[in-house]
Amino acid sequence: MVRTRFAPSPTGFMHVGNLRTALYEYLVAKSAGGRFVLRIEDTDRGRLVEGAVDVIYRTLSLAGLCHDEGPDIGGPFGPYVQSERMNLYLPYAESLVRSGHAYYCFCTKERLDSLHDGESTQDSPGYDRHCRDLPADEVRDKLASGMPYVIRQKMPLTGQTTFEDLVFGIITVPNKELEDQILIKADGFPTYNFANIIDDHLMEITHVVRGSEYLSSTPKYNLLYEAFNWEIPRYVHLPLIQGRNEDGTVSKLSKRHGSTGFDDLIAEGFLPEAIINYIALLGWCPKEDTRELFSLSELTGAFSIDGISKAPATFDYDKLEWFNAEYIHRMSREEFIVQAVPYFSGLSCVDESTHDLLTEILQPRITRFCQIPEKLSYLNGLEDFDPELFEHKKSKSSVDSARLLLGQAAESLRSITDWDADSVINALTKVSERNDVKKSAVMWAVRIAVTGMAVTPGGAVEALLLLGRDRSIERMEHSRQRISQ
RNA sequence: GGCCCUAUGGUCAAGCGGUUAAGACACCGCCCUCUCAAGGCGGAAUCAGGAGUUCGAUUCUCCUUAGGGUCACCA
Repeated sequence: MVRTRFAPSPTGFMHVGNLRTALYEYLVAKSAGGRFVLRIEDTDRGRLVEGAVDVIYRTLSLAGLCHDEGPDIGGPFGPYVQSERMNLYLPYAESLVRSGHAYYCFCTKERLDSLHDGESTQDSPGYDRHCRDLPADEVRDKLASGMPYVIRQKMPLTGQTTFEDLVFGIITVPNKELEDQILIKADGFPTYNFANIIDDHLMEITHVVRGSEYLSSTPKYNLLYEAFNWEIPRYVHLPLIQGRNEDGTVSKLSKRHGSTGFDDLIAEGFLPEAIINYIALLGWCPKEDTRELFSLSELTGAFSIDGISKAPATFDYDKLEWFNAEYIHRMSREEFIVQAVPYFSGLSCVDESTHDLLTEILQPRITRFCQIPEKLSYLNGLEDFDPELFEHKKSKSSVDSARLLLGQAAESLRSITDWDADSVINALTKVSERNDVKKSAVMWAVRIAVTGMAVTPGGAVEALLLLGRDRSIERMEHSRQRISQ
């Protein structure tokens, strides 16, 4: 049974990188009929954020990544919140001390800080292993006197550690590069590095899926598994998601690259399905064909670990936008209206009777729902526009022709009894025939006159239908007068 | 800087010794057309460089270069 876990720390913010990790964890498990568990890693009490866990629940649920075990729904391996497992870690660390794989360290914060200043980190990285070989009785005394301490992992000084990653292959690191990392902090909490492997083992996680930034610390974890004589899980490291910097370079995706939080993207009008679909394809590609549109369950069916690429991928908002548009275009009329209605509220001339027409003109034209108000802003009032808008070569329209045609068009429209597409087209076509001009010249003049916008969703006819007869004619007269001096 | 990883068009990428080097986004052009979209058709654009292995390298090996990651009492 494949078991994966998503182990976010509750920061109150769900980064798309985290979300993609969750997605792949879900897919690795579900594509193999396994279980996907949620574990909250809140061992950093300094970074606790109110309500942050709810953000995680909400995001997973919106994204459709339903977990099989977790703090909210329980499961056979609980509790699923690390702070509630507090008393469980220290004994493991102490057993490591006894077996010679870890040691107490009494170094002060100040001493550690001064270490970082002395740039010459010749052989060993980070910590200088100052307390590694303290005499046993000295350790006993310090402990007895209540001196604050941390527990550090005792890394081998020679040799090398090798592990296999399912996407990156075999990786070997010299042991002397490994820092004697802290396992238990002075506040008694375990570090992520320690809690992580204890919990993964206890929760019987079979596949550890995470970003490739953890690649270089994986040997340290393996040394821990070995010290405990525990089975080492399979590793699936994911290529990083990068963002494009202003100067054209790329780096690990972060806030300065724009909206990188799931909530931000939602607020900007991206659909959860589109976001999931896009990030699934950032670093993964289906084997069978060139399809790109996948629902979550289709992804589950198509997913395989060997489709994951090693090279980092750059987040591309254009492509996300395209996915979003695809999802919008494929909606049923009913779905579209449900999503669009909230954006109709600030618009005049819109009621249920216009929903079908609005869907028709909007659905192929928006890539995000929040674009609706600006696209239809003319409904709320005719702005003073540049008369030059009447000039349009391709439509054979000009200020002069508009001046001539608008009066007649208004006149013709005024006599319509049933204000519908057919009669409007009919009336305007007659105007063009009577004056022996292209239909587009009339249409252009009318559309500009009633909307004041160079570009509108739908054409003159749709604008007229939305505005209604009275308002349309009123606007046409108004616009005609503006160009009649 | 040490260590680790990566390298096919601007971006996501297929390819896993022999291909006219797929496809998608973006871009450009044409068609359709009452504007703009949508849709259809077409175009430009990629194997970082150098050695080797091989009958033959985008594909395997090494070096160089470039980029990224990591070096916390954060996760």
